[in-house]
Amino acid sequence: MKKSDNFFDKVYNVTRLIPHGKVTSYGAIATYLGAAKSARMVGWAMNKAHNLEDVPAHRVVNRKGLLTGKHHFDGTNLMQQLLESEGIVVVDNQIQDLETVFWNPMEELS
DNA sequence: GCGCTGACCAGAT
DNA sequence: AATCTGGCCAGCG
Repeated sequence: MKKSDNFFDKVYNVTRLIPHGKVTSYGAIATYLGAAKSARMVGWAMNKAHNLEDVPAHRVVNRKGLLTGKHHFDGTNLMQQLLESEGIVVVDNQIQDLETVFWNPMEELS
């Protein structure tokens, strides 16, 4: 049994459940986990998560739909390309029609 | 073992 | 309106 993977494990779990062609925000995941103020934790978890192939961190963006974490990916615009590859329109690191592609875990997984 | 940092968010100044 | 700080928690020096 791990001691602190509880929070992270949930983050990975939810992130893996993000449907193809959809995105969510750190705050949404944090809120779903019951730690709305710990959105930073989600991003931090992503830092490790991006090392895991099971966790599509590129589908997780900030509240504004901005690809804040793209700087952490291998390439410069790899994250944007991945999102565009899934049908998500991204311009200048900013997701277009965010409300259309936004996937709310607490509503979908509730 | 203490302190800083970190892919955020929202309120306050 | 823009900038800053506070908050949450865990990993790393």
